[in-house]
Amino acid sequence: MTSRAEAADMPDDGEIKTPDRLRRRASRLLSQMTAQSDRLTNEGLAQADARKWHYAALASLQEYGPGSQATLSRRTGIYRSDMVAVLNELAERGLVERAPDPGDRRRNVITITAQGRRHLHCLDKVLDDLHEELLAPLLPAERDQFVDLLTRLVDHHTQQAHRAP
Amino acid sequence: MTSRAEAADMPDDGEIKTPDRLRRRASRLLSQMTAQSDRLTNEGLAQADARKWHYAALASLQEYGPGSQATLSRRTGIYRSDMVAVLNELAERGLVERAPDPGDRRRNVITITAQGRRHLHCLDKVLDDLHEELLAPLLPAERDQFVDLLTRLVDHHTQQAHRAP
DNA sequence: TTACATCGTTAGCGCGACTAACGCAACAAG
DNA sequence: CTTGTTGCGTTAGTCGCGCTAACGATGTAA
Repeated sequence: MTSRAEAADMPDDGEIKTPDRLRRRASRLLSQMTAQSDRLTNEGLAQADARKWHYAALASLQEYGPGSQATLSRRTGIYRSDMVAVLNELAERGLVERAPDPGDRRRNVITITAQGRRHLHCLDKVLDDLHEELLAPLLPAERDQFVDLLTRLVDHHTQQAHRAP
Repeated sequence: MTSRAEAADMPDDGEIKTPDRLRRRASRLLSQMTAQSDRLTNEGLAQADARKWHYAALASLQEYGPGSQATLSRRTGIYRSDMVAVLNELAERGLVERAPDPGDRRRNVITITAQGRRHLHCLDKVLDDLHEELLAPLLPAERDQFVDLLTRLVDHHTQQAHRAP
């Protein structure tokens, strides 16, 4: 019989007693934080007529150079099947060029255009602001460490996943 | 004033300003990490015939006592509309009891059963293991700090969100 | 009474992660 | 040359989560 809090009528959260295994679970915290992060990101990118995937594709093109759709897919983590639509949208806007690879007729070679680079630069600014807003409550040193810890976690788990198949 | 690269027209960046900005963005890292976390969590909970929402509902019931569906909804962050199905599934399994509130005929009072408490205890063990697996690459001190930083971030943003409407 | 707020419930949208399956092209082995 | 395997682009569809809209029934306040 847990007879501590009756709360039969109006519990109405005012002060929480911190028994807290709901609030300190990494999985839950990550979900909540990512929900917020995604919301902000989508909001910001929507004002630039873009989505997260657009940014990932463009950035990977600029950093690692042109490549086939499958290559882009591996670089960004976007699935091959979803890449199609992303590149359609980017090509429609003239941010990217899709040309058949003469050396391998199965492939398309995707290249970022000048307009694409301009757009990417704009998106970068948006995301920089968002990054700051996201980590606002942390001190500069803490932000770095947070990013560092997260990077190590992600690296570890993606390595792990890549070793499985 | 950021006087590094002006980039009024052509944002050159050969190797001056091109770290992996794809890999160090908090939003992207969070997405990837949460994807992995969610995958593991769902996998683990599936083996106990449960989902994340089931755990959240049960844990909140045990920690804060019985309450109406709307109360549970506010405590867990699960939407009222989704709570229905969650409680249906929990009630089907006999983990929870749903009874009309005699004091307010709009409400249902949700109570966790003995079996529900047992099940919750089991889920807790599963999630503890997962928590450890998730943070495996970090040292104990780092894990604490990671959770701490995350908690502060989440708190800040949920406060922010609660002040908006 | 009128007006508004809250509750449980149903239905549906959008998005991100993921699978299945197709047809085509490349390539290596027999 | 055929045959099997592998990789490619594409289409379609699944599933879960977060979220909105609307309903009828009930409670509360003007």
